[in-house]
Amino acid sequence: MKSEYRTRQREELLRYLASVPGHGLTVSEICTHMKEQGYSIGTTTVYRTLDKLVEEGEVNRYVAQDNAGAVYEYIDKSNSCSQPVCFHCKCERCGRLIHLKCDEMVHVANHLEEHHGFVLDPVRTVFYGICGDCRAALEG
Amino acid sequence: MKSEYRTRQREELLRYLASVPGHGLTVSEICTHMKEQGYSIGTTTVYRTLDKLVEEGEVNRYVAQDNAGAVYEYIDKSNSCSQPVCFHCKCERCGRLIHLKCDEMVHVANHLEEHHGFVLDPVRTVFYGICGDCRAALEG
DNA sequence: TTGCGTGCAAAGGTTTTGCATGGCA
DNA sequence: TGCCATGCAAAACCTTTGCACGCAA
Repeated sequence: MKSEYRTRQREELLRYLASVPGHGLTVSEICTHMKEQGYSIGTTTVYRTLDKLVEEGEVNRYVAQDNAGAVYEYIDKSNSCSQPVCFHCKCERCGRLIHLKCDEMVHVANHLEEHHGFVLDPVRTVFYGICGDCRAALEG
Repeated sequence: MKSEYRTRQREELLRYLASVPGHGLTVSEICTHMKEQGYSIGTTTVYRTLDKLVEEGEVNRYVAQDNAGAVYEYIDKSNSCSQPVCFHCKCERCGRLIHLKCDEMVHVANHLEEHHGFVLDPVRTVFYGICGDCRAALEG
């Protein structure tokens, strides 16, 4: 069920997501922001448009550990993991999703497979923790 | 808000979870099972008791990628991580949660902190992939 | 004009909260 | 007896679905 029409709602939604790369947004946050900007979009439309964007590979969808619902995040093609293997680190404080291109992931995957017979799925695996900015903020 | 009393509901719930180690259960599944066994427990109580068990470290809580709600899983201490750092590997095929005591995790955590400023939370981080048994079954 | 997109209302789930009752210690 | 635990009902959320209308192509 891919998108075939260009509509105002779709354009505004994609523009907003693209304006905050590396940051996941809930549907509620998106609707609130749109309303404040005077570009109100119905909640149903937001869900349906996001579904399409996920299917088209423009947006990623994650579910937070808490109960706040799913978060959607623009996939920045210029600054993101088009590489076969990369890290996804999720900050538990600010909610930011960090993409790391790093060989360490390859080491981990190799180790898991060779020593434990476990074949890692890098797309679904997310490292949880506290990012550098938040750590600095917390430590004052 | 830790548990202070021993109640029938708490005992039955914990016994059930402990009887299916390595397998996550939704609240709905738990309630259905209890009803079938003649040990009905109110949904509210299941939620509140699970919250306490999570807080006490008896049970882990995960949220699935789909919208089916959270799953709760007993932490098997005899076959699990009493060590400060350990792997949690979740098989995407059989759903088993595998605990690995392994120094590799220490390397990853150190690397993330030193090179990326990210402090890893080993408790909440889960590696997704395919376990050795399932891989053998798939290839067999 | 055609058919997808939109949005309101309503429904379906999961999870939480209020409140009176039950039960452990 | 003093609290905590329980569970019903209701509410709060998030998400999906039905349906009539709007709008891009």
